[in-house]
Amino acid sequence: MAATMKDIAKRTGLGLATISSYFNGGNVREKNRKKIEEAIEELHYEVNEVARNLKTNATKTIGVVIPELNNTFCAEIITGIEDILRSHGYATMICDCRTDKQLEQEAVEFLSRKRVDGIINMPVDTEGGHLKDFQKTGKPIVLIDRKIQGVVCDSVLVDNEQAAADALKLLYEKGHRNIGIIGGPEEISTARERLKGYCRTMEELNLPIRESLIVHGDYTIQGGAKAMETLVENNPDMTAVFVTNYEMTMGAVIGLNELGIRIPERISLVGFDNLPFARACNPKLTIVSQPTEKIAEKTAGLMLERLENSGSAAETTTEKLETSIIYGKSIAQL
Amino acid sequence: MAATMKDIAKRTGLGLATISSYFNGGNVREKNRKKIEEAIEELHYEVNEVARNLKTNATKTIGVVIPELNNTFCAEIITGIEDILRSHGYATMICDCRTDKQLEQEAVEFLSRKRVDGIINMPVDTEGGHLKDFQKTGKPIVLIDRKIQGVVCDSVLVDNEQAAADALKLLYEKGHRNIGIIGGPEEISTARERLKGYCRTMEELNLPIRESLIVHGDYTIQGGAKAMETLVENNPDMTAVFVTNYEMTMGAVIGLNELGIRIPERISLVGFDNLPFARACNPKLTIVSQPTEKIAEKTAGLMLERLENSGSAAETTTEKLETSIIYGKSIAQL
DNA sequence: AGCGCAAACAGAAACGTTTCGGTTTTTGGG
DNA sequence: CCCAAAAACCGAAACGTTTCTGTTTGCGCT
Repeated sequence: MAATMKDIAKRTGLGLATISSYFNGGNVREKNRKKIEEAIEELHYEVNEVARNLKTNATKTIGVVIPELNNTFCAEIITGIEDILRSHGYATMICDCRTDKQLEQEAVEFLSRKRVDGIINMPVDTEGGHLKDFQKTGKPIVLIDRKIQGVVCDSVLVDNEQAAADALKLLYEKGHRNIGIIGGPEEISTARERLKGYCRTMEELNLPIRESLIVHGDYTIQGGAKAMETLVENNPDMTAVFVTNYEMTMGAVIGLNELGIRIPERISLVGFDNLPFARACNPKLTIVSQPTEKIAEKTAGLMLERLENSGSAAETTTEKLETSIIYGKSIAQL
Repeated sequence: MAATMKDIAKRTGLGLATISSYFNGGNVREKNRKKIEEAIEELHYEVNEVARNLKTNATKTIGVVIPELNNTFCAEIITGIEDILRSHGYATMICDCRTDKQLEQEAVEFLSRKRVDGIINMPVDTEGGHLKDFQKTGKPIVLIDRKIQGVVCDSVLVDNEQAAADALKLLYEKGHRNIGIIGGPEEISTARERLKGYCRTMEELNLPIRESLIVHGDYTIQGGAKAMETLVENNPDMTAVFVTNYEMTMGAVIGLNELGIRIPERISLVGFDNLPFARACNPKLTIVSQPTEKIAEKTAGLMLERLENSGSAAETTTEKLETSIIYGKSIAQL
């Protein structure tokens, strides 16, 4: 049905190799170039990338495996990555594994069968077993947000410890001493780092670390609400809370609203991620903001670099990016 | 490097056709089946889908073009679609066109070159010119959220007129008479429908349609905030506002907060989309909710149907789904 | 004009499948 | 046990590129 290079060759009287050379930036005599372009025009020819992929053994497609597309943090990063990769001719196959290790494993296998040229992964399984087979193919992997011990590859991270420290210090400066934290699941490295930042900073500030001020949420809205309720119940003297991801921040706000507790009069709050939400809250939330744009740039950049110089077994790099604080009105001056 | 079917054939002593038949559900004698499976195991063989794609002239990949991945409504739908398609062996290539017609056109061309088997599109360009060339290939197109006159294909829509009517009637029942609306851009059909629903219902309720109560936003947060400020300024007697998409709902809430106007004491609000946000607001927002899950199901379903019976030129179907109202506390009883 | 060299070209093979036409094996009924 | 029909199998050709190995062409010199 559709025209092929053979048709172009026949019509122009040129050889296959010449046509191919034309499409791959080779040198072609001016008059032949014209002939070819005419033929393309008339036959509505379009290179068949599938055939090309077979021959070159590359699909110009990158697989992306994330825990949850329906999550602003992920979505923002993906948008950025997709944009950059596409501008370099790479397509993006996204697999949402719903924060499920089993599904994550299947997603990687699926993409591997589709012969993607590389995989970008915000890992759920911190063991990294799901990547082992793919890595054997020698194709590049770039990890986002969480590093995995066993897997040697580039990663793009955020300085979570510092992020927590920044939040804590801000609350301290405003006079807060009894500061609670809604942390994440212990098996997630980012959650551990944020908690570590909290503990370290409390020590630095000579504040006692009280078990009752630490609650482990599950990174969901409901979990955030419940965690906030627990904190409030067990700590009558608590004046501020640091929440360590977006969903739980939302949950914490919901929880406080439902308990009828005013922000920041009764409880001050420092949230995490999602500027628009923080601005829409009343009062505006003070939050720790992650540089999603930069994460996307670095990630796509590292991937493209690996793809171009696939030969060189360059050292793996680990980027660590800084968070920033966006000031709202959710912290009371004591 | 990697094993091919030829290797399997050699190792088992069988012919190529038999191996192929094994992989495509054909009948193979028990002992041969065993031999093949052993060989696969030992050689770590995996079907090369690229070669298969070339031969079968199908990529088992669907292109998805949306205005903005970083938008809950889109993201929720995409997640659902991706999930269903993947479970049927189809990969999903997502292109975010940033609500730009030019980029949308390029995205479709990009996917077309990648030889996707079909395209799912939440269109930005309501003329549909960007789809013309792709449609000539005879491959299926499914439109979401917005229909296009010139393009004959399946579409999955939402009953926007009814959605607006529901919101209006609810406000009316609570005693509101001076009801403003923050509409969307006039060139977007969903926005027109929602506005039409507003006008029609106002008439039905014998309420005068005042120009000053109608503001056209641009579907962004900033636009929502500005629109709300305009409405408040020009309508001192206005007691309620209906906002017609999620971003502008967020913006409207921000705007009211910044003006120091209490919800619902001074102004009642009916928002649109995104349940979690609505619940996190104080007070909880009453919103019109779109059935994203169902939209995803219908869309993926229609696409799969077309792909299976690609021969039959069945009538195109247009699904129209119902919205629902989620009750919060953002409407005052007058 | 004739020479040599580089640039441009041509043809065939290869990438790893599926499929077509034809051959062998198996099966079961008499 | 034989034979026909059915089931299973085989090898070659094809899908539309890229690339390898040569061959031709064009160009600048003398």
